[in-house]
Amino acid sequence: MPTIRDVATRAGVSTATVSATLNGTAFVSPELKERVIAAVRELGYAPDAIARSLKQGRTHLIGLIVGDITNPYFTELTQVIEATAQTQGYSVLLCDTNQEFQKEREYLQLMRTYRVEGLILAATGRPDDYDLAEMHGLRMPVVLVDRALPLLPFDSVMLDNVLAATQAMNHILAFGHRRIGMIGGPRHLSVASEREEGYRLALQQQGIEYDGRLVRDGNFREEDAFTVSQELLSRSDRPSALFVANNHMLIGVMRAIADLGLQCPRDVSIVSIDDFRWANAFTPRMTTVNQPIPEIGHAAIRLLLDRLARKATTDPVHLVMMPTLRVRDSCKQVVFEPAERTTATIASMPASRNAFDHE
Amino acid sequence: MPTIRDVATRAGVSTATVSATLNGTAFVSPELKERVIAAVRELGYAPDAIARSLKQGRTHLIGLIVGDITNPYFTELTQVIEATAQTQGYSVLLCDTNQEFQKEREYLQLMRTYRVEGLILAATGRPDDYDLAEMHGLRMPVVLVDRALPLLPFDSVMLDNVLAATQAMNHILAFGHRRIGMIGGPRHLSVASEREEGYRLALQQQGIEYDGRLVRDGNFREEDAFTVSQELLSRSDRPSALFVANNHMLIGVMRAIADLGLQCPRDVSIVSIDDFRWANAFTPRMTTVNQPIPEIGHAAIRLLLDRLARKATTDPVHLVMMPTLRVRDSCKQVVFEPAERTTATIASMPASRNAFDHE
DNA sequence: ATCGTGTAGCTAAACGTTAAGGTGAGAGAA
DNA sequence: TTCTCTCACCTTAACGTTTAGCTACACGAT
Repeated sequence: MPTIRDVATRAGVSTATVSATLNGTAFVSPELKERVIAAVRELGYAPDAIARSLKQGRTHLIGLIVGDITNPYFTELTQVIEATAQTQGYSVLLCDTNQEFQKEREYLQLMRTYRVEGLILAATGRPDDYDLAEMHGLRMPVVLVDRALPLLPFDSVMLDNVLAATQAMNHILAFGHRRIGMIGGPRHLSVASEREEGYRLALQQQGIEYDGRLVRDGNFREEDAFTVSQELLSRSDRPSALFVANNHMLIGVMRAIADLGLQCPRDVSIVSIDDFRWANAFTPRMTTVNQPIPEIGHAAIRLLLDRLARKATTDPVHLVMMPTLRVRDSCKQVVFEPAERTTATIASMPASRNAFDHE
Repeated sequence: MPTIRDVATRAGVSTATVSATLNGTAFVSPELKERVIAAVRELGYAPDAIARSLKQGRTHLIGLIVGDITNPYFTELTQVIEATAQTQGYSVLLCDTNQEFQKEREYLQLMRTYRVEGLILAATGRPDDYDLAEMHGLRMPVVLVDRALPLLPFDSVMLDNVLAATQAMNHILAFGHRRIGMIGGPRHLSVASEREEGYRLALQQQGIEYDGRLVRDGNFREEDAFTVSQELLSRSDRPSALFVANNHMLIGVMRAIADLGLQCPRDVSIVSIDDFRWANAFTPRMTTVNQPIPEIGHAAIRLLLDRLARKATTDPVHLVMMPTLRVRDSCKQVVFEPAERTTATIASMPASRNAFDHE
């Protein structure tokens, strides 16, 4: 590997001159400049970011820790974060914790070791897993995405999960459903508990009593959701509609429906949170609540870079993004239950929501 | 940030002793060891990988360049590569080229600058885009995944695409279909051309004449596939089955089918390459050809680490992985065409293929 | 001629590690 | 006692950059 020294000797100049011409940090006469460029090309020299980082104390690296990159939400988030970071001159070091908190801790340590300048974290632990001192020991700005950690003084950007759930529920309710099941996630995750809160709230606003037997923990996972929804749907008094709290669980639910010989939306209406490419190709096309992933990603990067720029430690800012319902075909009018109010409510929902499809 | 010096002075030892106890590279008396550990804890010291890399000339970083991390194939590949690399003590620097060759070039340069030790590359350019000298200038081992670049002397691991396509086609043919359309990818990509070759081969073996009007370029993209398949399926003499060459295009195809008021498999049978989580939750459950992604990822890492270990430049090795057909419900017996041979052929296919589902 | 001034390019120190080699104290043998 | 050997620990020189500060040359003013 040629070094800057090699370039310097070949061009007959000092290393300082090479550095100056390469970085444009000082005036260099056209003649020398040319010689340097030539030497660089001839030797195939490429600067060593490691050495530069050591000297400058900046790595131009940001860390991204997600729980499961296989989840389209995180996949798309990763994509926009990587792309945006790159336009700002940062590269990203990606870690997938496989939803294991222990791994997350190791990765946090790793990020520190690699002198990542800042961190975007989708935390997988429960809130009390995190030790303030330990997190502070990272000595770098952190922005939380998707999952809140209220005890930690970090910036955050996440969906208005309560609203997302009520949007979904209101849509179902508008079709006259009264017995509505929920397939939720692990309650220690803010996303999960907030979505359940939205479920309760929507029910309550319609004066429908909350029935704990109708809400099951699908653990945000396909297999658990499969088991749990199969059980829920094979009861004689099965719910006429299901609110599914994330995309992976939707797969399990749809499989369970097929396995039981049921059909959606004929036998059970479905609305889930998290839109994803395939939702629109299903039969029926799935009605979902979409998260503005590009905005979330941009915001996360912007918050991080802001902290990086002005070192001052201002109070953490919490961004809450708006969900949008994407009405498709997985919900239909309930038949065997009274449905008084429904037509009016349906009419009040703008049809243009569909415009978000096929983007 | 505390440095090793700070730890040394606080523990009353030299930096060498700190380094030795932290890395276990030399014997240190229990007493000093303890003092060092204490000092590290008290100061919250974490080693600086940058400085270490500079000194040792090793970064423990590997680069991964993919065209579109949003594609489940790459997503899953990324996941296993990241996980496997981590177990071998490597972290991964992820870059998404958004299928733009220009970006890929920039990223290659970036990888070199960051002194990544090796590179796993899913190339997006056409074969003649790559300059041997330029690629050699990277001065690091490269292993190609998914897409071949025959002119470059790099290790590679990819699917037997011809076989994958013939598996898909044989399945369709076994159901008696004779007019079979293909939605393919950009022909300059090896994956795409090989899959088309498999399509031709299967047809030929059944003595069916190749009809160019039945094969369309969906560019491996949802939207293009939508357009192209919509057109293909709205002809009066539309094919009774479609072979779809990748997962993203399947979405477009399914949307087109729904848009035209058709049904799968009643009106058109479908088999696609690339299995993915959702395939199994569709109505109908989609029959696909699966790639052994974990094996591909492991092999790629192993090849890379092998090269890293023994510096000797042996001849490139090319690994070809076996696809497996996952028979589900998106294909049915053709009704309006003669179908002599079919029953026998169906019987010859092991039913146990289904065992791969729900893994 | 002398001095001052500006500036292109150079010299060398520093960033935080690691590791080769050196030092010196203690133990055992003569 | 003295020599030798061992070995725990230290000193110090790198690794490839950047950059502060220096040098020396040229030019204009006096």
